[in-house]
Amino acid sequence: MQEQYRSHTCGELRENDIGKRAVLSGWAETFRNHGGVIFVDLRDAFGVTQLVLHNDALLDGITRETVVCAQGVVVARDAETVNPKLATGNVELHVDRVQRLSGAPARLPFEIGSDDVREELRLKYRYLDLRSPRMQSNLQLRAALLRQLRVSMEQLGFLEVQTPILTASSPEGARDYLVPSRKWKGKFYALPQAPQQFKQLLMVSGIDKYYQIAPCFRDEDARNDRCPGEFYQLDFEMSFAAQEDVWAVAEQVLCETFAALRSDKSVSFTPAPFPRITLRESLLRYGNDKPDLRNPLLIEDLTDFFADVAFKPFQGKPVRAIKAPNCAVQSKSFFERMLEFATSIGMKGLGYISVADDGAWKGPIVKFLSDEKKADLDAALRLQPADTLFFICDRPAVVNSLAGQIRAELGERLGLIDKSRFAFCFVTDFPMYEYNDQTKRIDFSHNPFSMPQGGLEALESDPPLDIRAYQFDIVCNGVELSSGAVRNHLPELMVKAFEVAGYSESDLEARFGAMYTAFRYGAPPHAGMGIGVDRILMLLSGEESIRDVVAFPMNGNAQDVLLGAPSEVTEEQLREVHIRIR
RNA sequence: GGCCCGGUAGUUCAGUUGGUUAGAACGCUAGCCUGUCACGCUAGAGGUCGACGGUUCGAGUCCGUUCCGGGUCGCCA
Repeated sequence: MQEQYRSHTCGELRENDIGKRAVLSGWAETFRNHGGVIFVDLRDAFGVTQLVLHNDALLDGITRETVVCAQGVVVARDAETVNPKLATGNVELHVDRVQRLSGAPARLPFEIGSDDVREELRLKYRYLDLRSPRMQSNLQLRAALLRQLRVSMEQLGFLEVQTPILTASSPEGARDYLVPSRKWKGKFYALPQAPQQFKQLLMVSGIDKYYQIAPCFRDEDARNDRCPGEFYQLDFEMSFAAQEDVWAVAEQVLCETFAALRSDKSVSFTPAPFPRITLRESLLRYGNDKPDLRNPLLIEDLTDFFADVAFKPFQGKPVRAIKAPNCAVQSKSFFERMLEFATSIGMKGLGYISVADDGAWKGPIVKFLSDEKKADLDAALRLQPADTLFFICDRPAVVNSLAGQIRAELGERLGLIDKSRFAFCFVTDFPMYEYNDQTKRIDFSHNPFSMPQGGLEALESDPPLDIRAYQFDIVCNGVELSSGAVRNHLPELMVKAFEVAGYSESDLEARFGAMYTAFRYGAPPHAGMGIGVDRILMLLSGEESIRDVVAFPMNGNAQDVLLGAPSEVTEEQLREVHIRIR
C-alpha cells in the first residue's frame, strides 16, 4: 500500500493544472521510446494522459497493460505537439517517479481495442476486452439506459416491484431453466421466462402500475440478437388500461430514451404516435412481422391481376411485386446478383419488367400482357421510366417471406435505407390461435392470457383461426423490440379461450391455478408489455451482436467460458438435491 | 437436431494443380533514435497447419471420421 494512488484521473488534467504536481494511476497502454525521451500513454476508465520520461530505467519491468502509479509535474505541450484527439492533449505529465503496482505478461492474448479478434477469445479474457473504449462506452450506455428507463417509468407513476427468480415451472412457452430442490426431493424450481404471472397477480393486488427491469431466463438456442440463457426486459403492466393507454406509455418511454441516448443527435426517431400496422398488412406489404420502415419499398399483391394472364409459372399461385424506382439503370451484374440472391433463398427465378427511358417495357413477362392488362398495371402502379417491377411467385406458405427478403435486399443494394433514423411502429392484431402442424390441432399462437377481440361472442361463434387478440409488437428498424397485450382478466372468458384450444377448466386450473383463482377475487382489466433492454442497446450503440452490450455474456452454446459454466458439481452437492447423473 | 462457412505464428489472415526450408501484417525480443501520439529504422525469435485415420513417392492442400467456433433454420407462450 502506498499513501496515495492518484491525485487526478487520466482524463482530468487540463491547462489550468500546469505547474502542479500530479499522481496518476492506470494501465500503461503504449510506449514510444525515442532514446532520449520516452512517451507512455497511461489509461484509466476516464481517459488517457501522456507521460514523458527521460530515464528508461524508470520503466524497468513495465510492459503494456502493466498497472503503474506515476508522479510528476504537469507541463504544457508546445503548440505543435498538442494532441487534439485527447481530452488531456494540451498537457502532459513529466514523470520523475514510477511505481509498478501489478504486472502483465508481455504477450497478451490479443490487442486491446482491436476490431478483429474472435469472440471466443474476447469472452475468455473478457476483463481485457472490457478495457477497450468501445466496450467501456457500451457499459456506460447500458447504465445510462437503465437510469433513463427508471426515470421515465417513475415519472409516469409506475411502481418498481421485484418478483421471484426462483419460481415455478410454467407449462407454456420456452424451455425452463430448472433448479432442483434440496428440501423437496424430486421437485424443482424454475427461473422465470418472464414475470408474466406475477405482474398480473400484482394487478389483482391493487398495484395500479407496475414496472421492473426484469431478468428473463429461457433455455433456447442463441441468435446474433438473442442471448442464450438470460436477458433483460423493461416489463410493465397497468390496471384499468386499454391498448391505447399501453401504447402511449411505450411511445413516451421510447421517445424519451432515444432522445436522450442516441449518440448522434442528427439521427431522428419516429415521433408519437408511432404508425400502427396490422400483422396481416405487415406480412403482405413488408413480407414479415417486423417491418423495417426505413426501406421505402412496398410489396404489391398481383395475384388477382395475373389470374387471367396466360403466364404458366404464375398460374394458381400468389404473385407479389416490388416496384424499385431508378433500378432499370443498374448494370447487368446488379440483376445477375439479384437473381443469385433469389436463388439462394430458394426462389426458382426472379422475373421483372424494366421501363426504358422512352417508356417502353422490357422483360420476359411483357409479351404475355395484353395492351389492356398493361394499362391496368400502369394505372395501379404508375410505372415511370427507369422503374423496375420485380415479381415474386411461390406457394402461399412462403411467398410473403420471399417477397420480404427481396424487398430487404433491394433496399440495401439500391441504398434506399435511411440509416439516419430510428423508425418505430406497432404491429397489431396478432391472431389468438394458430394451427399447429405437429400436433395437428389448434393452439394458442402467442399468449394464452391475451384478451380475444370480440370477447365471449367471438370465442363462441367465430372460426378460431379468424379470432384476433389485443396482442401487439413494437418494431424498430426491422428489430422486434417488444411485445405486449391486453390481458384476459375474466375467469369465464379464460375458460372459454382454453376450451377453444382444447383444454378443459381443470387443465386451466392445473396449469395456471393461482391466476385463475386470483381472477375470481376481483381482477381489474389490465394490459402491459415487455421491452427488450438488450435490443434497445443494440440499436443505440449500433452493435451487431447482442453480446457486445452485455458485460459477461454466455457464448452461442450457452457457456460462460470465463467462469466455466455450466460446470460439474460434487457428488455431495448432487446427493443433497437428490440427483444422480446417469 | 438439420444445413452452410471456418479452424495455419501470441492476434488477424494469405498459402495457386498435391512438390525445395509454410509466408505477411500487427504484437513480442534486442539494438539505434530527444517530441512522438497507430512514432520511425535495423535485426531476431516465434508453427504438432484443430485431432485421428486414409489415398499418395510426397498432404496445410485430396478423402473419411471427430472435436471446436460462427451463421442460419427448427426453437424463442
